[in-house]
Order: sequence, then structure tokens, then C-alpha cells
Amino acid sequence: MNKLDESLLAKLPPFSRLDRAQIRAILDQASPKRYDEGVTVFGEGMPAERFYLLLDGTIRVIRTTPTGEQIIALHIGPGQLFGIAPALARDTYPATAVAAGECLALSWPVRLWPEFTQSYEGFATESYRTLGERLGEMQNRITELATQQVEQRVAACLLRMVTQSGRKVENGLEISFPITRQNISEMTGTTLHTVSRLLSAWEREGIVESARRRIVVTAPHRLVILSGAAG
Amino acid sequence: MNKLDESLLAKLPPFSRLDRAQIRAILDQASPKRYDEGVTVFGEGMPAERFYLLLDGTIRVIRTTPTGEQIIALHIGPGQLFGIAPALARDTYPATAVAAGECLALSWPVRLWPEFTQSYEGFATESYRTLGERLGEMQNRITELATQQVEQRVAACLLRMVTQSGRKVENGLEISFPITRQNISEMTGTTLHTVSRLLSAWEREGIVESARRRIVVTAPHRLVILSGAAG
DNA sequence: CGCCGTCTTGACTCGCCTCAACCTCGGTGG
DNA sequence: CCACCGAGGTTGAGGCGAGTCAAGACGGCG
Repeated sequence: MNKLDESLLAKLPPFSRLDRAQIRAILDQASPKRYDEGVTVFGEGMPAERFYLLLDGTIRVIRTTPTGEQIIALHIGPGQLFGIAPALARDTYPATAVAAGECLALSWPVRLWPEFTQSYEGFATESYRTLGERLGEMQNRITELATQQVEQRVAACLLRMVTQSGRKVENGLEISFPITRQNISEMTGTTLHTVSRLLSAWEREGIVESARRRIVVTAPHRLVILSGAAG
Repeated sequence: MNKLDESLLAKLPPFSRLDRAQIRAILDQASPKRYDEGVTVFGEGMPAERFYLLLDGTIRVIRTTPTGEQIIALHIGPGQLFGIAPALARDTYPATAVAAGECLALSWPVRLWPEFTQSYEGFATESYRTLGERLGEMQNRITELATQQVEQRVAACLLRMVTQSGRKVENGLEISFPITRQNISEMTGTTLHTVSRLLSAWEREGIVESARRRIVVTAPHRLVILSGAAG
């Protein structure tokens, strides 16, 4: 196994207050692993044996209904912890995590969690902060689903993805991982048909440009207006 | 201020592993307070100065959209902690808490939070466990809102309330706090009209009995069927 | 007694889902 | 190099669930 570089972690909030030796110790216990697009990192209901830190790529967190429909709970970007079931005193994962594109992640066995939170200053606080942010995001989504029309929800969804993991390109901001109409419908609680119609309409109006599994937002401000500025 | 009895806390999960002296210390720092129906305990966005433990009654957690609509995020029952913003490293409350009926709650200043989690074994774990449960519940609601029909959502909502805080009465299980059609619509993302129509229909079929702000479920199993058994 | 919050019910409308057919790539194998 | 195939995407037609509009009944409280 390659020796991991300490600079990988030094800038990330959960580790930013630690010294070199501490980071070294953490890295030496970590298992790095690459995941190809579509690969499942862990599955809903599986025993929570490890917790993860995403170094590069995007992780898609999914739940499946009894009837087989999938809904996408959230996306996780580089630098974020995920699979932190131990933080919630859970012994199984509450959702499935798959690689939305090629990903690189570190992981540790859950037995190290208590050690990390106790020994490393700021680690616990920062972990719970991200948890709080996700909780807030989930509340926003509930609000959206309960009160907004499909068009607003899809607009808000695109905006969220572009802000959280947008890459600057010639004509605007591109969502930095492959994404289908189906995916978007699973995030917004609608059908791929409706998403397709909306994107077509927006493309005619010059708000977005899209190709197969790629979306570029060219006029974010107009999406903000469409979204009802609520999310 | 009356001296509070130690038996109040001894049975509750966050405190169950503590000895009498510890519980005494916790109680001596607590402020008990009664809240009448409809009273706001704390508001969304307000600085998080205290965290709470509900001893009796039901707390309704609410968010308001920019357009003034309200949505009910969850209900909190006796024995549960709430307003635990400090657990998520937040300095403002993410939602508004109002008393759904008459309530009695203890509260402590947030500066005691770190002390509680460090000094009292099991307190942190149990707090994070409830947090995890709420997060799971929120995920379920997102799934419901995204995939289920209104009828199923309302059925599931009634079931949830009856399970979490149902009181046995002559003909079935009664929801133990006052609740309007409007309230239910705010939980399920629909309108009071639709809820009213559903309840009328169910009453004709003998599944529920309802009066002004009171609902009794007489045939829970039939609601389970209607709910699609998904959550 | 009168008012207001709650609840009910009918009639109408329309957003979005469903069903269905077809197109367009990009990759693969002959 | 081309034919084929499947995943992803587009677009139209039609129907229905549930929201909106409207009118009123009921019951409790001041």
C-alpha cells in the first residue's frame, strides 16, 4: 500500500486542527480504495463496519422503496465524510452509497470512531456539523416536496448540484458527474419524462445545455427565478 | 422553584445509566417550565441558547416557507430531548417548536451540553441515537413524499401519530393531542380539503372516528393496507 | 347571541403522470 | 467498416388525482 500524503487531510475541516503526527497516525490506519462508476460502496441495511472519507469524485446516496423505486437522498462531494452510521449509534447503514463517477475514498473500521472523536480535537465537532448540514438539507427537501411544483423542484435541484459540485466550462457551469434524466427524477420525485420536457424547454430558452449524461447551466440566475428562490 | 424529583429522569434513556447524585446535579441545573397550547418554545433562526427535555405533552416542530406556508417537520413526545442544536454545532435553531397541547419541559443552557456529553456516560450516545432516528424518519418522509399518493401519505401519517402517541380509548386509538385537518395537510404536503375528504370517506367506512381536533383510529390494520405498508 | 375557527362538500380545472412510439448516440462484434 | 443493440433521451395524446374556487354548516367561546 502506498504511503498517503499528509497534505491530503490537513486542509479538511475534521482534521484541520491536528498536528502532523496525529494526521500521520490517522492515515496509517486508513484504507484507501478506488471505486469505478456505478460500484456500490455499501448497501442499505448492511452492518456498518467502516466509515469513509471521500477524497475525489461524487458519491450518490440512494434508498429503495418496497416497490423497487429508487430515490436519491443526497450527493456527497470531495472532502466529506460519509457512511458515518457510528455517529448516530447505528449498527447498519441507513442507505446505499454508490459511486456517481470514478471515486477515491479512505475508510476506517468503526471501532476507531470513538477513538477519533475523543482523541482528536475538532473531529467530533466537525463531523456533527456536517451531520447538521445534511439534516438541514433534508428538511429543505421535505419543504420543497411538500410545497413546490415540479418545475421549481427540478430547477432547485440543478442549482444545488451546480453549486455543490459545479465545474466552470466555456458556456457556464457543468455538473461534474454523469447524470441522467432518470437520476434527476429520482431526486425530485417526478418522472424522467417530465424532467426531459423541462430540460428541453430550458434548452430552447438558453438556460441550460445538455448532452447525454452531461448538463451545463448557462443562465443560473434564471434558474434561481424559476426555483422560486426557496431552496 | 420546586425541587424536582429524581425519578423523573431515572427511566429515560439519556440518563438511565447515571446514579442518583448525577441525576440530582442535572436536575438542580434544570429550569422546568409549563407551556400552554399554541405557545412557541423557540423560533426558527433564533440563537440556540437552551436545549430541552419534554416531560409531558407534545411538541410540534414547524418550518415556514418564504411564501408563508407552514410545514410540520415532526412531533416530539414525552421523554424526548429537543432543541438540541448544540449537538449539531449549530448556534441557531433550525426550526420552530410550539406546544401542540399543554406541555411541561425542562431546559438547560447550551454551555452545559459539552459537560453533559463528557461527564455523563450514555448521554451523548443516546442523544445521537435519537438524532439518528429522526434523520431516518426524515428520510422516510422524503421517500413517501416523492413516491406515494396523497391517500397513502395521509394514512401513513395517521398511523405514525397513533403509534408514537396514541392513547387507548373505547373504540380504538386516539391521537393524544389536538390536531386539525390543516395540521395533517401540513404534515403530508396536501390541502385541508383533501384531508377532510379522505377522513370523511374513512369515517363512512368505519376506519376512523373524528371530532373537532380529535381523531380516533378504529381500524389501524386497514390504514396499514391503505398506506401501502411503506413506512 | 354573534363571531370565528374548524370542517364539509360540490363543481371545475389543470399539472403531471401514464402510455406509447420513436430517435440518437456510443460501443461492440462480425 | 458497418450493422446491431441497448441505454439514454424526446415528444405527443389522453386521463385522472388532487388542487382551487366557492358556499355553507357546525360548534365553542367571549
